[in-house]
Amino acid sequence: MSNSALREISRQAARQRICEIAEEFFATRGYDVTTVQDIAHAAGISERTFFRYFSSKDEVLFQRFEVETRGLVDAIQARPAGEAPWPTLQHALESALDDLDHESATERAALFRRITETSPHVLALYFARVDAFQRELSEALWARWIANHGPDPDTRVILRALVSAIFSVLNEVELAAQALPHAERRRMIRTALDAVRPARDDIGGPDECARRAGASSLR
Amino acid sequence: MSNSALREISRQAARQRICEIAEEFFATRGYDVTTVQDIAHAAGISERTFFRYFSSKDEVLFQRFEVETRGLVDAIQARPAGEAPWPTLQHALESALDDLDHESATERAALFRRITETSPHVLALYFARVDAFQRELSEALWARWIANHGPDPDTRVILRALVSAIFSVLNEVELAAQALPHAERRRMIRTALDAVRPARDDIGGPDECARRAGASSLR
DNA sequence: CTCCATCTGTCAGTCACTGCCACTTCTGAC
DNA sequence: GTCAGAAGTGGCAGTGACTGACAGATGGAG
Repeated sequence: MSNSALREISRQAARQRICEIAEEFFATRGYDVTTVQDIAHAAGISERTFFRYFSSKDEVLFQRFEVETRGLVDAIQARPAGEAPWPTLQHALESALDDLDHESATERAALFRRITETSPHVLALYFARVDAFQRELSEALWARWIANHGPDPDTRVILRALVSAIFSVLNEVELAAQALPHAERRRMIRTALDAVRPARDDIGGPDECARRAGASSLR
Repeated sequence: MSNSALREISRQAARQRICEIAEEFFATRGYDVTTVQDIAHAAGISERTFFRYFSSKDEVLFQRFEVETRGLVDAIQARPAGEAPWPTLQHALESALDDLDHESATERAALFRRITETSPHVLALYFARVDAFQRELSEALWARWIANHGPDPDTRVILRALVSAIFSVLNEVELAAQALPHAERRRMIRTALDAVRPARDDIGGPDECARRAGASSLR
């Protein structure tokens, strides 16, 4: 075990501890009124040292609310090679959606929403992260497309738009239907995704006109 | 002429002047290194007074790069009542797209892009504005939908996703095809929009399966 | 002229964040 | 064990965005 690896572990542990302390402050007092000094003092470190672990106060916040990019990208790459982009995304999303519902993620999401409502710049940073996340996904989809059809810039744009549409659906349902039961939210998501699905077979999946009579394959 | 109206005019003139001075600084020296003090001093006012005209340095920047919400919303409302959301958006976009190409907006967009590349928080704020803008558009579309079909929450989500997809296309083409001629960019936009168009007749417009053989109606 | 509202500058202060320096600690080489 | 060097930490001063409080200027209404 190299000692640089050991250092890295203890560094991560320290970050984790600082995060937990910070989240406690954010939840009880609010994000804006919590100063870096508060967090540092509670963690028993100096303000200067805090900034050696996190480049900004925002980073502490987003550390706890990071979107799990890796998992979804892996799920996309694990799909069969010939599959069209839309069903690929749809299947890759299934497990992610389950996690989103069941975990204690709901409570944490509520805190995050409260914060974004009172401090717009946090919301703005969130949008930036979502964009980067979506870009990564669409690049993964495009890589698959290239393997099958060659590098077609037009399709790249189309894929980016699809990813954008899908996450717009998820986000909108999340916002508009907070109070509704999970089953109803799932139904809304299913309905909306089905309506947004592109007509072209090579992107939206096979059997386009026949599909309109049947049900979605999501869940 | 009431004197409060007069005051408002002179206030707007002052804002305008400050903006121009600020943009000059941003263009020549850069956004981050330009301090509020620089701008205020060049404008012949105190730093404190600057903050009475603009709530932040960011606001000065965005004053000059504001997305023109009103025009597009009006264009949407001007479309015939029975029209499906997709063609409505498509037609409303046409004039806006022309403005985007022809005007000296290109040069200003380049400056803005330069700024967003070096200061990520400006990019983040931009995303937040784009989201608000898209939300406004989709609300306008939904209002039209309600008038024809009644308030259907599912469709609201779908419309939000459509708007998101369309602007994703515009943005992606803008970014990926900066060097390409306008005609080519238009072609990419047309192709991508056509591929993203939803299959359902009541949203995507009439004659879905037949349309796939013909050309798009955009331009 | 005077009263009033509004506009403005000054000043002090908060907070996020950075650079610099000194001190400790921990590690590896000998 | 010792010593040189690397890495972690705190203190401190400083910058820049932004705010609140106060006081003087301005400019029309009575």
